[in-house]
Formats: sequence, C-alpha cells, structure tokens
Amino acid sequence: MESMSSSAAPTGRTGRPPVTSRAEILTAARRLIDRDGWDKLTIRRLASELGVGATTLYHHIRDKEDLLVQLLEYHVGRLDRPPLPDGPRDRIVVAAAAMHDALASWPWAAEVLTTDGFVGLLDESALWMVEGILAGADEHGCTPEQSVRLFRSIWYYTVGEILVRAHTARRVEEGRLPEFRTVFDADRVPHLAALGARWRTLAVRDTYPVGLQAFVDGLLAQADAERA
Amino acid sequence: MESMSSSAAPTGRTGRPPVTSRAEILTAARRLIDRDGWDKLTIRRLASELGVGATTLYHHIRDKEDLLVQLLEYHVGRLDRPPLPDGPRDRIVVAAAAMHDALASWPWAAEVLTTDGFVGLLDESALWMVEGILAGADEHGCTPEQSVRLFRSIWYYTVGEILVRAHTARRVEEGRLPEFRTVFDADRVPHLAALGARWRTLAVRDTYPVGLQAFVDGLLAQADAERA
DNA sequence: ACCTGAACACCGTTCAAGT
DNA sequence: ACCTGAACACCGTTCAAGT
Repeated sequence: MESMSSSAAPTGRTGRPPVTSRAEILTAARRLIDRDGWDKLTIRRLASELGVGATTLYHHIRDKEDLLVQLLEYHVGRLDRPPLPDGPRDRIVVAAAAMHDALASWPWAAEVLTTDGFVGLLDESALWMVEGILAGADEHGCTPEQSVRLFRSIWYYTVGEILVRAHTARRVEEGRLPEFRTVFDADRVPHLAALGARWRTLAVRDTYPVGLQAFVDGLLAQADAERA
Repeated sequence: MESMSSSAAPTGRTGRPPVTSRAEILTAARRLIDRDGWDKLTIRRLASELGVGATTLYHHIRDKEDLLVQLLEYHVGRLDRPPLPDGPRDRIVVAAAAMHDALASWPWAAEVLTTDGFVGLLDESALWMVEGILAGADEHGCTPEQSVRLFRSIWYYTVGEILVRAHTARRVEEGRLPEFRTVFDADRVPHLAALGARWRTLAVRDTYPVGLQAFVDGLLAQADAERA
C-alpha cells in the first residue's frame, strides 16, 4: 500500500501534501458567515478565505449542500447540554426550547433544516434534544405514533419560527423591509382593519416560548383524548 | 402632457409600444414553474419564455423578489373562498387549513412566505383567511394581543410544515433524499433507538390537520387561562 | 494523493444606445 | 415609453493536467 519514492513526507503517505483539512474548512466557513453574512458563503469565497483554489474544496466536500450539513453538525455537536426537568411536560418544553435556541443561532441553515428526516443526518451528540422530547412524550403516556407526531409538530413550528424571524431580521439589517400596510378595508377585513398599526408592534414580540407551551399542552391533551 | 409626433399609435400614447405586460409575465412565470420546476424560474429564462430580452422585464418588475410577491398575490387572489363554520374554534381551524392548502400549492414561494409582515403585502382578496382566524379568536374572547399571537403561532407552524414538506418532496422526485439512519445508540438515545425504522414510516404521514387542531385548542385554552 | 487554472453553463442587474 | 445587447460581477461544478 505504501510508496517510498516521495521525499520529506513526515507521515508514511505518498503524494502531494494537503493544504487544508475538513476542520479548517468548517472553521473558515463559520468565520466567513459571522463576518460577512450567510449569503456570502460561497465555494469561491470560502476557498479564497482559506487561500486555496476553489476546486480544491471538492476534495474535502461532496458539494455545497454537504458543506452545509457538515457545518451544522459540527457546531451543534459542540453545544453544551442543559439539565432537563423531571416532569415529562416540562422536559418536552425545555428540550424543544433548547433545540430552537441552538438552531436559531444558525438560521442560515434553512436548506438543511427544511429536509424532512434531517434528524437522521445528525450525530448522537446533537440528538439529546430529540430524545428529550420523545422521552417526555413517552413518559406522559403517548404511543410511539403520538410521540413522533408530537415531535414533528413541534419541529414544524420551530423551523417556521426560525426561518421567518431570521429572514425578517436579515431584511431589517439590510434596511429593505417592505413597508407594512396599516390601513385595511374595514368592510372586507374588519378585525385586521381594527388592529391597524398595532399589528406591527405586536408582531415583533418573541412569542416562541409561550406558543410552544400552548402547543405542547394541546398536543398532550389531544393524545390523552385519543387514547380515552 | 401628450405628444403628437409618433405615427400609427392606436392609443393616445407616445413612444415604442410594449411587447409584454404584467399579466403576461405572471402567466408565463407560472407556466414555467409548472412545467420546469420552481428553481428554473430565472429572469433570463422567463424572458426567453416570453420571447423578449432579459432586461425588458425590469420595466415591469422592480427585481426578482418583486416578481415573486406579485406572483403569489396574483394567484392567491384568484382562489375561491370556502364557507367558514359558525363556531369560533372551528372557524380558526378551517381558515388556517385553507391558508395552508393555498400556500402549499406554491411552496416555491419560500422567499416570500418567510417575510414577517408578509401579510401586509397582500391584497384584501387574499386576506379573508387571516381575517377568519382573527375573527374566530376575537369571538372566542381573545384580546387583540392574544389574537395576533394566535395567528402568528399558527403561521409559523404552517410555514414550517410547508417548507419542510415541499423541500422533502422536491428531493424525493430528484431522487437525492439522503438515506435515513435507522440505527441509533440505545445507551445515549434509547427512545430514538427503539423507534428505529418506524420513524421513517411515521414521518411521511400528513399530520398537519391534526396538529393544527391541537395547537388551536392549546392556544385558546392558554388565552382563557391568562384572562382568568 | 492532492492541488490547480481553465472552462462550462449559468445567474441578477445596470446602463448607454436605439426606436 | 419602451426595448435591447453588451457588460459587470458574480455563481457551482467538471476536467485534464500538474506536482
């Protein structure tokens, strides 16, 4: 397997030595996103950030999507794990909120997040949140079907919130948020018209946690009723 | 204001006659999406679909995003409106489901859907679903704050479901859905491991409507408790 | 074994010139 | 008033050639 023709190779390997590595690429990608923004992460820019040719990256990643998945997994994996409460209902809420907060830090991962079965791509180290939700549902008395449905429902709510708010935040900092209508036809949409400009004030509030609690309670009650 | 130098102009206008129009552009865009897929909608392709120069389109639309907003509004506006039930709770559920179904037909509108305040971009003809939800919440006894929060929560859930499932569906038909893990470490994630291959079977089910009902009930109960 | 530049097949958008 | 081609500043990815 090994060759002995090459000179000055520290390891027992043959051929041209690597100029970069997976870890280096992922760190540079993160640095680039944090500094220049998510939309600036391109293969070409990432390569020049590393000082290598663009095509070199294709020896370390399959394609751009593979880079995204690796990036998310790499960083979710180094998150520290908060203690989960004892009660099953609260365990679900805390685990889901932790999942939300973890992903909300990397809202750029939309392409990855919106893959059904995304969970199957992750390492065990990033799956304790999923496990926490499933364990809580099970302990509450849910069937496996109900537990999976509960998880998926919460997942949709969480992904939706992250994507909408991330997108909005980006537009705000780019200063190109479309001006919001405050006047509506009171004959056709009376409630909307009555709210008027208050909508805007109310819409910027962070209602994820309180909505999550309502959802978990609703889902658990529904599961109970189904089994009764 | 008017000029009289140009010849053979049917209308009283001056200058070169238009080769296309807003309506023609929107119809062509829809045709292109339906035929070739969402990701094939580019300014250049759309122009050649119409048989005009790419730069011509910039006289009818501001930029690509403007095209998307107009496209969504144009098609949501021609949806027919189902009757809403009398009870406030059921009204919310039916209106939200109608909103979901309408948007799920154009899941490509992700860029538009994930703009907070997206509602403010729409015409009254497309807002009866929003109005239906707000009216139901109000009639149930919700405060304006609670009604807006209820709507936003449902909106996040709905958008998340649409985006995840649309993305998954696209990958399936492109035949590049990542293979799903079915084996997990039973010591670290016992519930996930116990589910194993069943997850995949359960995850393809359409659980949007049943999840919606649980969410609405949870949100209304929460609102009641807050006011008690 | 790994790296590279050239090339391919695209994008959205601007702008000066034409009708 | 409206249309146009050329041009600008980019993309992701492939491939043959180099070390």
